Amino acid sequence: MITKPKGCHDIYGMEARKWKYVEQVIDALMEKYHYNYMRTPIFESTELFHRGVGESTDIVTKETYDFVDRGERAMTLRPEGTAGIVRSYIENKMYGDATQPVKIYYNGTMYRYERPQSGRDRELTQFGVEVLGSDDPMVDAEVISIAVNLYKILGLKEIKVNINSLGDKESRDAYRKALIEYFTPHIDELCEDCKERLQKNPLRILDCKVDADLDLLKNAPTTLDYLNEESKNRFEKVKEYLGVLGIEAVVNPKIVRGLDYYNHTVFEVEAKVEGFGAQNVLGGGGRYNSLVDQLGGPETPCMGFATGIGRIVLALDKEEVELPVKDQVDAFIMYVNEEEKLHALYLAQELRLNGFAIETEYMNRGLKGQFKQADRLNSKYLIILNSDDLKENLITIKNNQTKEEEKIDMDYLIYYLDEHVEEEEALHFGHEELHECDDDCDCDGHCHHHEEER
RNA sequence: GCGGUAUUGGUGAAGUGGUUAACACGCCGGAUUGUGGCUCCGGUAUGCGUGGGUUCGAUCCCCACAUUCCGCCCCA
Repeated sequence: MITKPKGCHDIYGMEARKWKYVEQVIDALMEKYHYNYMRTPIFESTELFHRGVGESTDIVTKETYDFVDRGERAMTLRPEGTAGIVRSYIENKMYGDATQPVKIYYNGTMYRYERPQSGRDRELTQFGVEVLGSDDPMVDAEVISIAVNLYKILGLKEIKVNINSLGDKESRDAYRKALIEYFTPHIDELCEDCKERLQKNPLRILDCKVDADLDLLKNAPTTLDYLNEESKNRFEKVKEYLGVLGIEAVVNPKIVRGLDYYNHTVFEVEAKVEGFGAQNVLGGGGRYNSLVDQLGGPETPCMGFATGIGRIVLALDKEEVELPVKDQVDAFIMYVNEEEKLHALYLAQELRLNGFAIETEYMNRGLKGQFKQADRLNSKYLIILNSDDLKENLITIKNNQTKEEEKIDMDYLIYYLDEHVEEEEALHFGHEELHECDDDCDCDGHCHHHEEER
């Protein structure tokens, strides 16, 4: 038997419906924030990721899906969304667009050559946003709020927002230097991995699992200690704006993100869910003001974030959130003989094209079996065809909940269903879902979060 | 890249180096000759992940590989 590639998954059935629902919410939400949907290639030149990510981490050397195509070009399946977007931004000269900043969102599969574990696959689907061209701290707050609002709208309760500031390049370099100076005299107290990190990526020592309890780590200098005045003020603004949006963000100096191109605001949203495993970060992002020019474009301040759809669905499952996804049909058309089957075939098309979800029999089951099948498919109505009745243009329609049935004229069927089948509610999200108001709070967009601000 | 874990039907699973691999659910059919969801009866595995090996003989023992789940490194 041919099996699926390691770390990949087939998503089908109810799980697929949940994915689709999450993605529908994303599309609707992005419509409101007015971010533009963008699709970029699933593979790019290997060089794009090398230059974008930098050579300092393991990512480039051992965790991408690289291949050489038939034209002997070095290609890489995209491991994340930002690089492709930025490449396109530069290539299409979007920095010249009249409507600045450029606000983009994407949703697609990413590929990482890693050993699979809980919440981490080789193929994953990520939704992300990028705002290119504005350095306003309001953008930082808005991007973070998109993440938070998405999780809230979907129904996640236990989420925690961690933010930090790495400062500008000057602050960042100063901090890195300070960390190395701080740890070097104590190198023998660190674990083997951290000894290596000290030179390669000292910020990572801060969230080492082995050394986490060491006083040495707890007392280590934080990024915040090394922010220059300008960076500090900027960070204060971001926090102020988040407050206005009613978002509780915990300043966590351990949030450093892995890549060099981040500066200023970085954030992660965690799911505080029981049994979520080691990969409990739902999504994260930050500001990357140096990436565009690093990839050959003009200096452009940018802010973005990305989140894994699979992890969201997993978190929703763990929290036992009931999603409005149901697998049901409006009517099941039953028949037994060939003559009735012809009517069933035609009628099914007629009703479907008039907007009803219709199932019918394809397995040559007996009438009894068809009843069972209709139940399994959660059919609201049963349409039972009978040769004798058909001669008089009559059909039997039975409500599968009340069990009431009646014979009606075939020509009346569409009107009958129109009257009896309820419309699906359109996707919407009111602000009551975004704010945690009391039951008797009749706030009109000004609930206690806002009150406290004033 | 490193370490641990598991792999029996559509599903949940029991089991043994030796004729026909429990049991349950599901599914199909019948009792009920075109109106069901209860009940009763009957049927339902390309044979135990793949490939080698040990053995007179392996689903059960050994090896390799694949995949699963979990952890480390890394985390975009």
